[in-house]
Amino acid sequence: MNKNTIADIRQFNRFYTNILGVLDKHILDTGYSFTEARVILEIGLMEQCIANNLVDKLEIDRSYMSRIINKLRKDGLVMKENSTLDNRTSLIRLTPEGLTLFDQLNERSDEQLVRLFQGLSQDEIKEIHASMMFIQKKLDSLGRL
Amino acid sequence: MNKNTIADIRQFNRFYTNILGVLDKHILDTGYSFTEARVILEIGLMEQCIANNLVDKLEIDRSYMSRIINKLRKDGLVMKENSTLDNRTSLIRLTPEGLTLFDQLNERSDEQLVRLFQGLSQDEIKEIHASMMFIQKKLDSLGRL
DNA sequence: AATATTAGTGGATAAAGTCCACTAAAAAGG
DNA sequence: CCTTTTTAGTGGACTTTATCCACTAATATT
Repeated sequence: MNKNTIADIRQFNRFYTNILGVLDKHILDTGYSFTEARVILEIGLMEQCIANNLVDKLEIDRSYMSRIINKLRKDGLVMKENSTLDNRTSLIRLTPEGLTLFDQLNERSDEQLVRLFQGLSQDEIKEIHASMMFIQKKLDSLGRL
Repeated sequence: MNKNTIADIRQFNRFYTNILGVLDKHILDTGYSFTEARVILEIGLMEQCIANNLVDKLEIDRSYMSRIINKLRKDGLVMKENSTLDNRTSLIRLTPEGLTLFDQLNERSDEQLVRLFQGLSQDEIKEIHASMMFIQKKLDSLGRL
């Protein structure tokens, strides 16, 4: 791999880290930390899950996850239902309140994204989109995540 | 902006967050935290700077930055030289030891990147590279960072 | 049945980051 | 100039975030 290509890609990574930082910042208005928001988003996305799924997916320490989930439960965003299949686990899902926050988080993420792209033409957006899909397809095909 | 496009791009962002996470993980072998490593990298990149430049660039709290720099100085990675122009500030630069670590961090980042791209053809890499450059150029032109 | 593994939890503690008040120097405004 | 305001940096105290470890109870393995 060419030295310049490597340097360019690393530059892109620094650049995109900043972009992601800007996009994620809005999440903090909710009173929940970035990690907590990720958990809520992931539960919403999975519709239903057990704690360990979240631990694996988000790579968060088990005991820490336990505490986060209990906090969210105390706050009424999440409910735990005893699993009949495995008594060690509980099924976790969003309460209506949790779903509201979930929707809010998504809505704001969308808004934030639209704001970021403001000023670009439809064609430019289309090309950026295509570029992203290409990168993702190629890197995903390596099956490293 | 099209709903599906937004969803795709947000999916890409989640995906790329993971990629960046994988790439960044190696940094932690050095005994320095992610933030500390960012500071070292930034000082190395700037060659010379004052603390406030780092605060602005990396968006880290001033007092926290002060502590990080002092830690790095105690560890012999960084030196502070009184500025003759402004007695409130000191010029910060890497010591030879700091430079060694800086080089090491860069080397490892490069290796990590090469490893990530392993399995792709030259043409594929070239196209990914072009896609990244395109995205960066377009988003950069908006001047939001 | 005995043993090993897995899911989840709490205590203790460490690491990371924030807030505030302060000093000293420099810049701005009269 | 000399007062006022701003800027750079620091340390104390604190909160938040995250990790480590030991433990329980349930399930899986042999």
